[in-house]
Amino acid sequence: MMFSKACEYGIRAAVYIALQSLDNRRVSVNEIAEEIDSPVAFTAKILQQLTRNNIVHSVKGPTGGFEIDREAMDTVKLSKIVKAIDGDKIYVGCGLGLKECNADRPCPLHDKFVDIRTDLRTMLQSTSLYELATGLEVGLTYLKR
Amino acid sequence: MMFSKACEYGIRAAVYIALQSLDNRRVSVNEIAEEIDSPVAFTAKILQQLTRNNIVHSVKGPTGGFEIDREAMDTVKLSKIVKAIDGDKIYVGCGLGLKECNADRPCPLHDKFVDIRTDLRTMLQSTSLYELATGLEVGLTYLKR
DNA sequence: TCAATAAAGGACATTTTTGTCCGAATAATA
DNA sequence: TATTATTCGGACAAAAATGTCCTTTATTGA
Repeated sequence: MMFSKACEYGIRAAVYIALQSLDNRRVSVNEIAEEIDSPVAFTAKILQQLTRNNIVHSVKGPTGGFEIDREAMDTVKLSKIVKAIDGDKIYVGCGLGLKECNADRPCPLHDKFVDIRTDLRTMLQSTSLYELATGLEVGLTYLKR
Repeated sequence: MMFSKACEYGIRAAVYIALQSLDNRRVSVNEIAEEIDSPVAFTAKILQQLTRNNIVHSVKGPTGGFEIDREAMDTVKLSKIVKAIDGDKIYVGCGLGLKECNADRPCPLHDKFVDIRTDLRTMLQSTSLYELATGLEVGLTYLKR
């Protein structure tokens, strides 16, 4: 609706990893894909991106898997994940697809989009993985279905 | 960023047609594509959808083309165009791609999305083609570049 | 040291979106 | 009536997004 599939999986995966890391559990791609109901191999690709961008931490070999340290859960905001996967088109692009569209030379929808986009950006920049993971932990929210 | 390319072109085309219809000018696909800077043949396809959905009116043959009558400019809101081309996923879908996601069983981002989505829907449902066309007419907004 | 387990990475496959091309249908006008 | 300009519709093509498979690399623990 707003993010690519890859980004949706990425966010769900990161939140699940955060949740498990709160219990000091490292999780494998297989477990993640199972728990967030996503295609395994594709999810693995996305996790690679998250790892390269230092959003999650990965460990190879037996007992390996993905984890997020407690500090990163606070500092990593959704905006970082979205940017790593979908780039900054959500923030930058014109709603009607014009290459140049700004207050000086706005498309017909420019002003109407400004507020919505600002709200979206603010939300993404202020929402941490920790916040999302704890909602899950308490059973208030879900990652499947 | 938010709409498909097809939808972006569709909105731009509709606004341009509305603008020209204010001058009682019927416009061809070629002129439209030229003026909104979009691929001609693809734009033609999208115009077919708009026609089938009674968003614009088309006339075949010489002197033919597309037009929107003055009344429709007021009654046709952006929401109708978006729905005709992109369906209702903007309104309905879950931000994280869950099949089932609602107040009872929300995804971790559900509440945070509610407001943004409501604002978006309200904006689309209240913005008419007339409003957008007149902004263009006065030279306040642009459809190209 | 060796077997097993997990992520990393590259090549490939499928699906969806975006985009093109061309013939048919329609209507104006000379 | 013939010509011409236009939309309509179907088939096709290209590009991007989504998704799979398999080999390599790292690491653990027996």
